Amino acid sequence: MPDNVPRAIAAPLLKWYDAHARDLPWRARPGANAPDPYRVWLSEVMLQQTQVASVIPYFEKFTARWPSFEALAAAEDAELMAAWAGLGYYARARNLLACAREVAARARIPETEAELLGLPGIGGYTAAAIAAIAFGQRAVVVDANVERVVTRLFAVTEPLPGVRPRIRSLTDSITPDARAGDFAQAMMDLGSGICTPRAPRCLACPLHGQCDGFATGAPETFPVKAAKLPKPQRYGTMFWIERDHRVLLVRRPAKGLLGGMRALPTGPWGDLPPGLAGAPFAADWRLLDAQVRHGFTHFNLDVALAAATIAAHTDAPEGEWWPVADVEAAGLPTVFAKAVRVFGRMHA
DNA sequence: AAGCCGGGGCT
DNA sequence: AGCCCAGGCTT
Repeated sequence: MPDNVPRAIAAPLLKWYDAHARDLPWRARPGANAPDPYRVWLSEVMLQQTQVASVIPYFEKFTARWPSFEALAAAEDAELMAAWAGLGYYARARNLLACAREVAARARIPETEAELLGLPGIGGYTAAAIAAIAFGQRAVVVDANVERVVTRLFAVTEPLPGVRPRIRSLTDSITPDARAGDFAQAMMDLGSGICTPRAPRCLACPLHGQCDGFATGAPETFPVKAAKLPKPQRYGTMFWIERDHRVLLVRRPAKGLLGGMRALPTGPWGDLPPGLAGAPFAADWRLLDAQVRHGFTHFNLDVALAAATIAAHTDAPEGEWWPVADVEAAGLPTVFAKAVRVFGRMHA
């Protein structure tokens, strides 16, 4: 079927959504007024490449502590980064704060897709989602769920990412003028609960009678994706430096991997285990008989662990001396939190 | 256009 | 043990 022939998708999908919508904390209650744009924006940024179940506790924590753009704009960088710790993609947290401050300075968040697109951390998907969900505008909202649903509906055989322009055109062809926000969220709920990646539950889907992918008998083969390269293996060492029941934490550079986050000191990471080569200073290091393994987006990391206790008067690199008993409150990214647990077990 | 950027859930 | 995810920014 050519792209310019509309299908009756929106009406049955919205009917299904009215009966089966997920009850999520950033959504307005059924029958209520439009949702709070602050909550829509915050949830959309947290949900970038992050699943709903992971976001919910962070969303509750953030909205309780910072209930508005103004409140968030007044937060300090360090406390916001610590609150974001564990959620990943830390550039989102830096952009979140920059965006809140810009919105607070303008006294309100813009309502058009084009204006939203100019704010930090808001790209094409998020601008469309906020315009549709918070402000009821017709916008073509394409995320990974929509890509999966649409490539199945139309049995799109061309591979991602090259086929994205056509997916957008197909999504445009089924997006209604009214209730565009509900339509977008309905597509996401469908993609999350019915039109799932591995084993879609087609017989529970309100659209299976109109789905070319269902008709092929193998809907799970869509979307077609380009082959992925294997992740390289890299190695590093983390250093636990204790002085007077406190441990040395440093701040990672603002940009790059885990940028702007508190961390344990590390040497450079490379293709071979560096041992103590990158130690921050000479000391009586104890190499622990343990390793920490962690997967990042584009490489896997094996970390060796080294510990030293130094006397109270000893000079050491710049950083924060954090109470060992309270180190879990430092807001460390997960790879460092893993290492801290191992140090705590083997150092005690 | 391609690479960089986390972490956890699911199968 | 992979695959996946309510993507955006930088180069």
